[in-house]
Amino acid sequence: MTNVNTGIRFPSLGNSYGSPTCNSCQTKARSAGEDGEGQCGYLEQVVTSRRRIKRGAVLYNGGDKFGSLFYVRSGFFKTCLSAKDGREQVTGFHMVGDVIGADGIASGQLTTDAVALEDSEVWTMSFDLIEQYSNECPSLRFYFLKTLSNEVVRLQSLALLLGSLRSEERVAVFLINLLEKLKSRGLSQSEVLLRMSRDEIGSFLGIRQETVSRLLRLFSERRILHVDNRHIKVLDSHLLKTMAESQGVMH
Amino acid sequence: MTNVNTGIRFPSLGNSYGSPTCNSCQTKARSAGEDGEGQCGYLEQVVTSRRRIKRGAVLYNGGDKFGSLFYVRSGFFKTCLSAKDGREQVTGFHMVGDVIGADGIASGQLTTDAVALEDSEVWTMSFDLIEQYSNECPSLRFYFLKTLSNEVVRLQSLALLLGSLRSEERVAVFLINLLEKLKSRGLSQSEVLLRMSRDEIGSFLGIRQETVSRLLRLFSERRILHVDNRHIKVLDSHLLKTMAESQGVMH
DNA sequence: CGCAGAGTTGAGGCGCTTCAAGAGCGGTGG
DNA sequence: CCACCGCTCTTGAAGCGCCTCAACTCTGCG
Repeated sequence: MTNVNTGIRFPSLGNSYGSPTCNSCQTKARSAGEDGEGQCGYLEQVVTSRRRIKRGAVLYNGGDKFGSLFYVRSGFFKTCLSAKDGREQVTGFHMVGDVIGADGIASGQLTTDAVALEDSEVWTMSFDLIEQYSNECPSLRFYFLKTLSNEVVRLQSLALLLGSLRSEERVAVFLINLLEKLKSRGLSQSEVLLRMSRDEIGSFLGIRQETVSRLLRLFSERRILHVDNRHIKVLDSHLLKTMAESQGVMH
Repeated sequence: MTNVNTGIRFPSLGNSYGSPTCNSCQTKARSAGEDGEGQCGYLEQVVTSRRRIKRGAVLYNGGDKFGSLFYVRSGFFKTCLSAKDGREQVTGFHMVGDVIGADGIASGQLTTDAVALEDSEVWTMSFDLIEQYSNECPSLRFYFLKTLSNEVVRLQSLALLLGSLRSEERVAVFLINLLEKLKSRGLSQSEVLLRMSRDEIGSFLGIRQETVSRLLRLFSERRILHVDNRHIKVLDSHLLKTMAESQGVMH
């Protein structure tokens, strides 16, 4: 147990459900020399490696054998699912605090590609070790269950967006969610430097890059945003929220 | 332990990843008097009630307090997510063997509505008990983890469908998946009596009911399907599969 | 400076929606 | 048993939102 006090932390995932504090195995935690913060020592135990991933590099590919989950320590990733015919769907953007790779649990194979959109650091968490320590530490187990459940909730919302919203609303929702996520991580809530291209935004939102571009200009003209290439500043967050649920044509 | 031999079974979930056989806690299983099939006695323990749900009745609503998962024993359900403005997205159709309600783990509140589309039977599995027995039975724990992971994979595919496919392909994929699911449960693989309306199919696929109707007629005219209201028969499954990935315009 | 990739912008087209009207179906009651 | 009613489904006509295609500009980087 060499790394108990190296400052390894699993921060809040930004959904306000908190970090995996260990309430139910306090005995274990205490015997492991943990402090009053309630952080469970087991979390450190499951991390088997720490990797730096360059921008553009692939963390994993769809079809790769599943053996671990990945904790994004810093940087920014996209995950995409590809159809047989080559069409791609970006299924998510992931930043510090996110855990990715859980789609592989079901079949033992990862289903998406994960690509770094900026230089990043990733901690590999062995699934075998997670399984092993899950016996001793219920809160560790619960943490990963919640992570999975959160991903389900997120993808349900994505389905709602893709299935029911007009493109204008999609872009507005995208920006709101992104800023909300940044805010929950203590970063700016009105300004962002996009790590992804228009094309990647479009793929995520189920629209073309040209449409993304046009809508950003529209928002810009309406003084809702200030857009300078990938640098976005929100000028009127109230109006942006209105756009996100503008009672459009589609019902 | 009164119900060990009542024949309660968690059938294969139709994804070929198998039922939660208990390989890793064989000692436990044996001591619980289980047979050579490897079925883990703990599965019976977490079921706290068995309910019959009439067609049209609600199993749960979005916002309801989460406390258990639901195992669909028989019948057919839809789950839908509603936006604030009233728009609805059907996020899934669920039949025998499916577990629903896992979206509630993350926040303690269910996020979708679950409505029975035919008279159904549901087993309620207490989450507290699942948590409790998870300590003793790793395969029980793993079973629910896989269930969650499967839901993630399913929703990723839905996102791909909603984000990248043309409506013709969506309907084809929908039918193929439905028939595949029926097949995995030992039911007909070329014929189906739809439990859901055109409107519900449309909501699921992100298109209008009129479009669903038109496309079914199109498939019918091309001798791919025989359509009689909700009764669908596949005449040319090869051609149907072709439609599902017809190199359309959208790339 | 020059090049490749990313982003923008316009023009035209088409796929799906919207709206509307009618047909079909299943359940209910006289 | 059939007539009725509500709901689902179908079908057509018209419109529009987003896509496609293409040309151009901008940005970052060697």
